[in-house]
Amino acid sequence: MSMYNPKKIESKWQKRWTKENFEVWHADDKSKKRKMYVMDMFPYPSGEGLHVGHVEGYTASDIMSRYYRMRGLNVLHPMGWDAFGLPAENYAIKKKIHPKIVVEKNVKNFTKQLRRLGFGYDWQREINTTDPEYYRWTQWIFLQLLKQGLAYEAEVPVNWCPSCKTVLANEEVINDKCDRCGTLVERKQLKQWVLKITAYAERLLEDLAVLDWPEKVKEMQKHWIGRSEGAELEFPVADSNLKIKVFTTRADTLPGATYLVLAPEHSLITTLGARIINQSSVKDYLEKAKHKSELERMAEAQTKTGVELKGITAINPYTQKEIPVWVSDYVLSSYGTGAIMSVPAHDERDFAFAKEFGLPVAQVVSEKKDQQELPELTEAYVGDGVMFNAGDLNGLPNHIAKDRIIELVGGKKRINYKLRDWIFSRQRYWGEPIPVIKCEKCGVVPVPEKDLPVLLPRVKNYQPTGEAESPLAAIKKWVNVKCPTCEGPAKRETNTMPQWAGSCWYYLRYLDISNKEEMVDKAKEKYWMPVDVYIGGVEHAVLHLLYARFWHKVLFDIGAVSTKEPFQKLVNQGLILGPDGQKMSKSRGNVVNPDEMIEKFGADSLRLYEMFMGPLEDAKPWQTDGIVGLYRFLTRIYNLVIGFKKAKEKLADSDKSVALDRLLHKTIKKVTEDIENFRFNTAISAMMILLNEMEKNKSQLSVVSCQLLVKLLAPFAPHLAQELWEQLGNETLLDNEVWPEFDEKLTEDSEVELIIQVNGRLRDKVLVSKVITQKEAEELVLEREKVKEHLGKKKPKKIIFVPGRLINIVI
RNA sequence: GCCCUCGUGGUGAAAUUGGCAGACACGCCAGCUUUAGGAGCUGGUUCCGCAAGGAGUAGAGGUUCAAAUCCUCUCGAGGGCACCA
Repeated sequence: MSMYNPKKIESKWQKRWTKENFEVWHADDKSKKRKMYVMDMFPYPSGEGLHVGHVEGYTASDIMSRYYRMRGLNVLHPMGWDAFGLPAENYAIKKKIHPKIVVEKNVKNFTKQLRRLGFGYDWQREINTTDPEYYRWTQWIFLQLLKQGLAYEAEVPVNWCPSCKTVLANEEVINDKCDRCGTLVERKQLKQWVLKITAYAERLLEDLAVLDWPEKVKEMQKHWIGRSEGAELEFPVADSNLKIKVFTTRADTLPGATYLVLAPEHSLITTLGARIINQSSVKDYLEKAKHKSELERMAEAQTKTGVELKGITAINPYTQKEIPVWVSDYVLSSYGTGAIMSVPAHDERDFAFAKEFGLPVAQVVSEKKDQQELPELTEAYVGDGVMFNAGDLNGLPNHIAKDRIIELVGGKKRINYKLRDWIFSRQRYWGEPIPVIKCEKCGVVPVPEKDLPVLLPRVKNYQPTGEAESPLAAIKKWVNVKCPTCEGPAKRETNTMPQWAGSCWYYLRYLDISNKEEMVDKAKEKYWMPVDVYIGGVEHAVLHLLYARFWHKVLFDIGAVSTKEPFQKLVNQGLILGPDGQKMSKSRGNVVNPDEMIEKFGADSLRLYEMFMGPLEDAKPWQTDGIVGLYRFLTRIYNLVIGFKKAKEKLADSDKSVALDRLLHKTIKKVTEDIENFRFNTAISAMMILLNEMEKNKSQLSVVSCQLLVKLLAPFAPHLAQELWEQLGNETLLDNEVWPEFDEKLTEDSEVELIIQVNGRLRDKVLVSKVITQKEAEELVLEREKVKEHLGKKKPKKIIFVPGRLINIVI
């Protein structure tokens, strides 16, 4: 008997499913059918090649798209390359090959790997973010942001990675380390392009409600946006008409504000400089704070530092008391007003600061109601309570006092967000040039849209300079241009865009990849958007997914797209851990190579195993032993179908088993529902159960049952399914076949096993009609030997009956 | 420190969402098959017990006729945020 030979079968079908002219996977833009847009997070084509983690997500989306195609939907399932940015560039530097060549080579390798896995992409829509015809539109979107006042240049404190030699976005800094290379970031003050994502904070938060996303991701975005409601209050500076504005969420504690603290960068320190008595020690402190490394700041998180601005006092607008003003770097210049009112009694940080410097602590909110005197606080009391030591407000619940106080002192209610604007310049070569020209006379001039794309010039030296400029600055020919407005001498912006730029809108370009007039054709956009299913890792929860939503909303506002949100449903595949249960990494030596697995077991086995491992969203350890089971499963299907084909001549087609027929319909139902709910592991186990039964009843198989099994298998193991389909005498492609329907009646058994419990414990089981009534069941059950045994002489107190399932006799 | 998620056999996991715990698979054990191949087939496999039976879903308590599932606390793992006033 011939053996299941995945290598032979898979290469046979992969040759037919050619990238160039395989029309079945090509989505039709003019179809009248219902559309289904299934998209993966596209990879950056690293030199490492495809990872088993890629295989997991990509298999899931491949199953979805093959399934929906068989359901008669017009499926769009594209693939592309996120090839700009640090990963590609760092790799190029390491290997001393130009990034462009590296990317081309890696794309070729990735393509080969994806094809070996049998993924059914619409290759006619392949995109590459480094293609000038692609990034022309990335630059175009930047110009729209500029036009809308959403892109601006500013001198801002930035995170600088000394190893990658570039500025990083807030989102790229994890625990004060560079997300890419793990180096501790430095703080620098640099002139940068910044995108005003904060203008969209409220909408980015609000619209999370309409998204069908994992709660975890929504929660992370919510926290990252960090909305907090509070008030802005003004403290007059004594002997001056200046005022210090503070932001607080606890205006109710204003009576307990015993001093103010300014951030080191606060403008008032310079404005009032002359009045400061201890100028030299203040200067010292500011200087230290400026040069403090992130490491020192982290170490100091517990013990607070600061210095008093002697000679300057402010008036607490509620108590009218004169209070001191301090400077400390625990106050952030970039949040709120850069100044706070300090209430040591009701804020942990303020408490620590007051203890450090012996400043007064005044408790004004008390947990208990009728207290005459309060014991000395050993820690800040941050809970709710009633007002105390607060004049007219005494005895009032603090949340009511809050609004009163804001009104009384003329404060303004305000909402603040933790979200910061997106620092958009990178001092690196391998990115989209920012399409801006700087003219001595005209200032910042956008490159006219007709001159796009601004091509990234080929250079010999693409290593980062380590300065505030990218390597592009060295190319005089490219940098020096005529100003588009006045024709005078001008220079190009030499910074490039961050790696996230290209992925902010790629889902739109898949819809219309060769359009030279527009980013995307309106009709096509309207037909395909939004993306129905988006599958990728959770690591992009606050990076790519937030940025892309932001750009999409801007595009919506200027009428370029028709939906509020880009990705309707998001599914996160969980990490595949190494066999040791640890995250896969080269240094641990626990990386599993998908190529090796394909070599040994075939792509179908690998696909199936990764889907069978466990729930898609869960992190789960790789076990090479486990893939053997799926290989065996496929072998058995192969043997069953081929064996059936050989025996068919001798068998009559009519001797079908009713039980098998029922199981078949149950399985169709289970697999169908499981695919739609991304429960691939249980879908596969249902097919295994079916196969076990079919093997036991070989003599009762029919062509129809074999064909149904093959169709169910098709989205999961497309090569083997197609091969067996052909072996069964079909010339068609399974992609064009219709997904099997199930007969609801056949999925329901007329008889069920009734569980018999006494006092909640399982004592017996009995096969009964599904529609048995409580009365019938009681009569039947009370006559059973086992039940009588357990009842003894006692009478049932109560009988619980769950129709078609269970009966519980309580005694 | 704060927030979120999760703890089920030797392993990956399943459990119609409050109704038979451990489906399906890996591994292991026994047997069969001249069988040297990560082969196939049959049976067994949560724990204690010869059995009847009992115990059992990290631990303790609670709600319920009934809890892996709901509630409270404790412990443990993973992830996110981290001076955001």
